[in-house]
Amino acid sequence: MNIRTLCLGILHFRDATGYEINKAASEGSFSHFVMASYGSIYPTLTKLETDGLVSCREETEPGKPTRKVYSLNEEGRSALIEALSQEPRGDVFKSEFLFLSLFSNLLDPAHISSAVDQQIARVRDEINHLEEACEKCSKHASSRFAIGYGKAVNAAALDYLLKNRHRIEQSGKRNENEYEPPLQEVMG
Amino acid sequence: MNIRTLCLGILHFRDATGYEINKAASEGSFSHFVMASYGSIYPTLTKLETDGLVSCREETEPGKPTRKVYSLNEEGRSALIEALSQEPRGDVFKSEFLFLSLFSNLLDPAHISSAVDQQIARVRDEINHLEEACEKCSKHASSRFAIGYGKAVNAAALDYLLKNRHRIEQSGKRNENEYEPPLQEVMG
DNA sequence: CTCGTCATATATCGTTCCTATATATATCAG
DNA sequence: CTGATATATATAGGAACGATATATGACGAG
Repeated sequence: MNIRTLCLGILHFRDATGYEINKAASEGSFSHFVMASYGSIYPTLTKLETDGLVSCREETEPGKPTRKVYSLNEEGRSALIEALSQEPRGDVFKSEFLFLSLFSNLLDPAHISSAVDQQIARVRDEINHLEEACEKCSKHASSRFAIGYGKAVNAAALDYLLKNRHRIEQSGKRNENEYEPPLQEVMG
Repeated sequence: MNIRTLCLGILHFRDATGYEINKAASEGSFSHFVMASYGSIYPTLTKLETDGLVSCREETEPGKPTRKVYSLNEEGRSALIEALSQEPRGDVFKSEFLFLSLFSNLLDPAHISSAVDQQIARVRDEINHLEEACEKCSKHASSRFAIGYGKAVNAAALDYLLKNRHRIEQSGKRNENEYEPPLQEVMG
């Protein structure tokens, strides 16, 4: 999903500045399943305005930098619905942690343990964050559905990490892991 | 994680061509937590060779296109270990499906149902794929750990989808969902 | 027997998007 | 008063994706 649709989607819920869109995408409850950064958001908003899908008003309060507040117009709303009517593509999941785990027998055991600890901490943070978000969205069924999905998935990840971390930490049993698989086995 | 490290990592397990690296990254068991495409793999392999981290031999079989088979050398192995020694960043999860689900009250119910069906199908495919991969990697503890993580997470997602799909399908009870939340609630 | 399709294999163009940084102001803590 | 944090806009530079072009062999459908 492109940043264009993301911006339209966020602006559907409320008028917002580029800064606020970035916050929604990287800290808010959107952040669990989207990604965006200033480098894409600001140019996209400019483009969206020249394309006539959003309008922009400048709010100038004395002594403060000018805020450019964008709002979705009817054309933008249509464009959003059209974009959402495409078949969604499959989820994207990338994990440096799991990639690293493949090479656990090459690395310092302390580094592996630390990586696992941090992974667990991140998953716990995510769950807490989702918990909070859930309370704030109590009235919006769709948000609760998306947040619930995140909670279910992260709870499973946490459980798995706690129960299986020993399998890459291998507490001194290095030899079991010396077998190096040919790529067929690793490739499927 | 950059494509450079990904290539080094895959070449650690076995010598491979660009084509095979792409396969490993987009169909093999690596595919559950990495992403790569030809547009990044081929230039990266060329760069890796000029940087002296991999060596390349051309295998020319008569009547077939030349294969460029890359293999990791000692310098490449060191570079891999150094890259893996950095603290891994948090996982990246992007879901067009969950984004779409936020707007379920704007969209054709049939489209939502179809999207859910397809999401369920994709998750089931993923689980089957991981199941197969697991059997092939039976001797490699680290691979089994990473695959197990994927299975746990996808199983949770499947379970959630089956039990909660009605919450965005809302079978005729449109009114419950007409409340439109201010962005604060959606942003957390 | 030929035609289309799929698997193997390399390569690159154009576009999208991320990372990092620069700039500016206000506030709050130490 | 100094540094950190939050608000807010903007862009340069590079990384990576998505799509496509090219070429060959194999294999089944018609």
